[in-house]
Amino acid sequence: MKQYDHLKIEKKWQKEWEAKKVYKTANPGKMKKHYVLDMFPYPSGAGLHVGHPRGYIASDVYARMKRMQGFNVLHPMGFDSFGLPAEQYAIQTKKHPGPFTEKLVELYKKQLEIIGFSYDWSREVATHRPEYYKWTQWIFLKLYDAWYDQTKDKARDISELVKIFNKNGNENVNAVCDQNTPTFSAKEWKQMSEMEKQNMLMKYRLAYEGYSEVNWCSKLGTVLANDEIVDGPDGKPVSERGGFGVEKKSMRQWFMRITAYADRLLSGLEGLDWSSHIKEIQKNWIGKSEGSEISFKIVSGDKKDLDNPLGRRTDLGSITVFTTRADTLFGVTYVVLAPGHLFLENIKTRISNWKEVEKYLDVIKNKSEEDRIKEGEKTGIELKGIMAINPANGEVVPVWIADYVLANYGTGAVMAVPAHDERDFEFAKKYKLPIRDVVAKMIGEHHHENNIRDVAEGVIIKDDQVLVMEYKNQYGLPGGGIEEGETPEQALLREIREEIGYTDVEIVEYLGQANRYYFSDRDQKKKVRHAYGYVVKILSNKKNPTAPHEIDKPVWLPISEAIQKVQQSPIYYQSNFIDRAFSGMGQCFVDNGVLIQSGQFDSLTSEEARKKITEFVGGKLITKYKMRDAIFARQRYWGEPIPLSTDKDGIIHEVKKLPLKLPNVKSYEPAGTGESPLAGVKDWVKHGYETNTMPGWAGSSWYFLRYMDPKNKSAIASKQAIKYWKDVDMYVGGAEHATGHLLYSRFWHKFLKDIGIAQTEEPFKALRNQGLIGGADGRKMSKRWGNVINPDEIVKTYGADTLRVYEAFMGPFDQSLPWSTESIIGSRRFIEKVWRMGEKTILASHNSFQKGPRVARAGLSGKSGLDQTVFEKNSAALKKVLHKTIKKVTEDIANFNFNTAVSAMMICANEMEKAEYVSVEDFKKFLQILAPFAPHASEDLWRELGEKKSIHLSEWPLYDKKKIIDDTITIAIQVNSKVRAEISIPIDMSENDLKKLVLENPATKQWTEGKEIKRIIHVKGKLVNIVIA
RNA sequence: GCCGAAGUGGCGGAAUUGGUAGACGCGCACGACUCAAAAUCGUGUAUCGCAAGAUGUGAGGGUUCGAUUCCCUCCUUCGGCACCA
Repeated sequence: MKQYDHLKIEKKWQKEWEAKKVYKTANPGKMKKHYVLDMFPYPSGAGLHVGHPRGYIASDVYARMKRMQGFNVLHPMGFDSFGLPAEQYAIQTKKHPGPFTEKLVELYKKQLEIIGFSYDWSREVATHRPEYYKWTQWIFLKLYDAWYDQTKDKARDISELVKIFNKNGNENVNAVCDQNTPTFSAKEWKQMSEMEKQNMLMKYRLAYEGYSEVNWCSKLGTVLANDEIVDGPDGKPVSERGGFGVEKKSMRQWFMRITAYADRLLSGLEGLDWSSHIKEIQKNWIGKSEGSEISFKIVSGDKKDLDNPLGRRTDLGSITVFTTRADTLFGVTYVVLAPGHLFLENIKTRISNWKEVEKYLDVIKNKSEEDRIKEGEKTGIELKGIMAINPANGEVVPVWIADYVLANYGTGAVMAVPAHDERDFEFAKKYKLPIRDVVAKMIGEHHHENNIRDVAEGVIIKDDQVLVMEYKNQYGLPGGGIEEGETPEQALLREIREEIGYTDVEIVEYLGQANRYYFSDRDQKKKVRHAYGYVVKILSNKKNPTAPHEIDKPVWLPISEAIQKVQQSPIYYQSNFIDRAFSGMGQCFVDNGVLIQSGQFDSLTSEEARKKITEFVGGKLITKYKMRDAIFARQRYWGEPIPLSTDKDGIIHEVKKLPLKLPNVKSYEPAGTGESPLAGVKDWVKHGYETNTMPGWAGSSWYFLRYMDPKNKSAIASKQAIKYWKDVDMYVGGAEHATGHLLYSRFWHKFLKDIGIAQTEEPFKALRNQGLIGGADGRKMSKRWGNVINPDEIVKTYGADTLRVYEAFMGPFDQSLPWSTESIIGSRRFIEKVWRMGEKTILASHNSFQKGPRVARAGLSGKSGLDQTVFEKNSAALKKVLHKTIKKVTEDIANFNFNTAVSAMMICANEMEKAEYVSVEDFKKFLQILAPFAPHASEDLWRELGEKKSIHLSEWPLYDKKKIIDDTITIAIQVNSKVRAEISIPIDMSENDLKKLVLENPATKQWTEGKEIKRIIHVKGKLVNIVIA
């Protein structure tokens, strides 16, 4: 018998597959296409660890099955080879990162090749190669030459925009552009200088130049990424390298107007077969919110002349706020501007406390945003001398500046409604600003007219204990309805006297008013119930002799327990009162509800009111996104040059001849001015070339298109190739790219579709994310912890097949798992088991020629002389297992449930081993479903069994529906839901027969003897449950 | 703080339109083969209990004849977001 020598076998077949071009993909093919893609790796010096191939193994198994199922499978691999580590290497060694990167690519390829992936290596791409980045640059220029037409909802060429400007100016242009784009006429446009025109167009281009804040470290002379910054000893940010101070600095950058695609990026998610988790992350990242823009008039004046007639105030213009809760407009008690709001400049002189305001703004400036958030405390200052007018009710409210309002979201100003917004609420509490309820919680129940009364509730305190009323396991505050002619205080005291008996009590604090909505049965109208809360102290134990309340039981509880119980009560205002009594905070009601104290809008729901109130005050409904335009520039050497040059007049020109290659430089160090090393290259600067390079995500945002036709010299890929391959059917990679690569790729793909290159709206139809593999110690696999396992070693010791089977078997694909050096042996044993069976089958198949080829058999137990009937029987039972396994494996691979697929094959192998005979035909089918997982061993056995063509080009076995039907099944007998016995019955037994059989069963009788049978529950094919008294 | 996912033997995990919890694998124990070892094969392996049986899927409660699965509260871990009005 041939030994299972994995080293020899794997090498042999890898060579053969390469020589016979088994995995070469036809372009285009006649068969249906299927595109299976891995996220291509960044080739780092550290090489691969066993975590990396997990996704590649999964996609390879999947691709192999699809190929055997008759699809023309595109399964390529390449390298995302621009990046920081190679640049660092260059700085250290003063050598060009190019050859170094190529060496790493070779190393990676070798590491991947020994695992036996079915990549078509003839399609390899690497983003750092000029023949590749030529097209990255080409796409950049297309983006530079494009603007977004919102009416047509697509990108258009900038020349068309220029035509429109020449004809009509920009008044009727519905484009995504800079917020501060002025309106101009055709005449004005024509009068602009070339420079002015350029600046104006820059406000429209999808790739545009602008400024942004960066983390600048003057000691290092570089810009730092957020993750290169750590907290210094005094809490201030310092560089991770060297611990030098870091400051914010405004720097010239290139941007991508990804916000133009916000809506399409959001709506496109719907049809994608991605995990809901990733979709959710992208959704949050895009952050769509629909709201209103509402203007508040600003006038001179102060709190003290609130009662003065409006006519005596000076009109100072207006500020616009953005809100998603226009329904709460009547609850506005102040207006807040972000520090640095442009309006401030205009009204400086009107602000009577300007000195203090300036001081405050100074303090804010010196604090980083992260610090402020960390401190958690909101700060602000009132602008004295000016007031805002609420457009809904003409009320005059103060204007504040506060750091909790962001300058770069919405309009940089908000209307504050402390009763219905957490942040405003917190701020109002701190600065003692008024809080006004304008939305009441709606409850579903109908109530009788006489029940809709205002109520008074008391938080009654005695010696650190609180009195609550218990009723049917629910707890609430003591109190009750206010009778006619009573004040809330009187009502509360009366209720306490009547319900609990205390007479010597004192109201010590008013907790405010809360409101709730009810439906009246009688007139079908919504009505508000007002609730008034108080803190009540018990002065002595003096009691009214009247008996306590009959249903509700008064209970004294420690404060924390009382709070907890009351918070769980369904009555919102009670929990609010108890919160207010003890934390001073209370809750604010942020949900939608029904309007109160809102004039003619009372009784409308929040949803209805938003639109109506916005219209009433002349505001406009508007959609906003959290997502910002993406920075598209790095001040580094090792990236794609941006193919633009600026002449001495400051006019930007496109570089016509692509690729614009990276120049050779003497030093790879940053220039020290914050510019890239390219700024130090005389020849480069002489041409006026852009010194920024593209960010890491440029090359990876379209590589999946290049694989379709990787050698094409005249286009990204030929039209024909893109028409055939269209999009990626199955994309496999890490979830960490959710808001980076996966979003940017979708953006570029949509743009490429707009300009007629890509054929589909979305690039990746299905996406599967692999979990990480950690070290055996539970930590992240890294050199630092010394827990790195290298796949080369595993392949050497156990074989690639074992590695593949093990990584598939470890656990659910999307789950993170620790590597186990012990468990892998199980996968090796499984392959060895199959190998031994294979060797026996081969032997038997040779021997069987005397008996005729159709009944080729394998006597695995070594026994012989069994007659034909036994053979048939064993074969049928085994066939059932085999066909069930084929079904399961086929489905599991399609669903990426590789662990259970391997498990099913193990079960099948165990059964085959136990069986007296396995037909060669059946064993071959087993080999075929194993082939995606263990491509080498299965190929070897397949050929030994006489096949001439590779197993990987064979036809995927289909399961026979008839063969997997069981004729008898096992039914559990339960008595009171406890399993007491099992019986085997024919599958087609009637329910009545089964019930009869069950009741006659001795085990059943033992448990039901003398008991009344209440019910018999029959779950078809599963169990019979007898319910007894 | 908010949003999302998860929590099952000594370990990785299986089972969810609510229906026999622990498949498969690792580890461990015993046995067969062997002079012996390795390999292989067989048997056993949630907990308590001699057994009958009882208990058991992070904790507590609920719905149900029946809950790992559905609902509520809480705890822990991981991921995302970071005052987005």
